[in-house]
Amino acid sequence: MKITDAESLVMEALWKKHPRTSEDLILELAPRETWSEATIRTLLGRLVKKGAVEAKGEGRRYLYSPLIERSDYLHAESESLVDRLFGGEVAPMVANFAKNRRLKAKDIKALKKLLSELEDGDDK
Amino acid sequence: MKITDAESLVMEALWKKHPRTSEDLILELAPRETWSEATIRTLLGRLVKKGAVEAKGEGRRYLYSPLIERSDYLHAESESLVDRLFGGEVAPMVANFAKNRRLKAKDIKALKKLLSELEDGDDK
DNA sequence: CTCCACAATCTACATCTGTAAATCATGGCG
DNA sequence: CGCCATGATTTACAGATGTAGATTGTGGAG
Repeated sequence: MKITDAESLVMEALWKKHPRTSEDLILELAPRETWSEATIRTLLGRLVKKGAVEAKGEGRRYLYSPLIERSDYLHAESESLVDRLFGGEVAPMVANFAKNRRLKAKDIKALKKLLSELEDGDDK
Repeated sequence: MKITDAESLVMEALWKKHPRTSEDLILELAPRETWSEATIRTLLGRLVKKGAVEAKGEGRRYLYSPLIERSDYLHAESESLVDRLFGGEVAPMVANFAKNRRLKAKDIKALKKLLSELEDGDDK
């Protein structure tokens, strides 16, 4: 189930807070993304149709909630990138960030911490 | 300049080896991607038009070469992902991989090595 | 010189996306 | 009770994308 760029902005809003009405979503998204109400309603409709969002009837309006976890979405997207571009290897991808100076001292520190936790950690 | 999924497969083939003729590309890509010759020629044409590939005339056939660096492409794609989904922070993205068991001992080792090299390394 | 095989280019077309206007339905106000 | 505001749904439509058939142009075989 593919979530498009525009749709993902709606999902993010729903992950941040839910359930919410379309009106509520519109209040947040319309100005920020310069979208019309109709656009947001269309996106919501498409997301419901593809099973990514649930519309629970509350009177004649609905309350919308995400049906997929943000973490699953992150996982799938990341996975896809690393598979497509880095032969499924995480290290080369991080190396790529490093090469492009996207890793600052702060990041390196955070990563080292993360890695040491992983070592004496949960895994296996 | 946006390179689509289908186009990126042609780019990958060109990054692997270039310059090459369309025939050569077709030999490699048509079976693997189950594409017709025409499809590959269309993709090549679009890539040339958008300046991602150069077609250097050699008689009446061309020799095709990539005009953009694979490393730049990787960089842009990775950047876009981490910006869109992880607030521009690399560490959380790696953590996400970790959480999903995509980091095996091997990866962790590679990453630690990478990080220590970075520390006493080149940077600044 | 002429004709053709083949590369290149053009055209085609269904689907997907982004964006939004038009229409439908109904719960609540008067 | 009937009408309407408002949320939902349908329809619209241009541009992007995946995929490929139709057309063109020309270097080289004969």
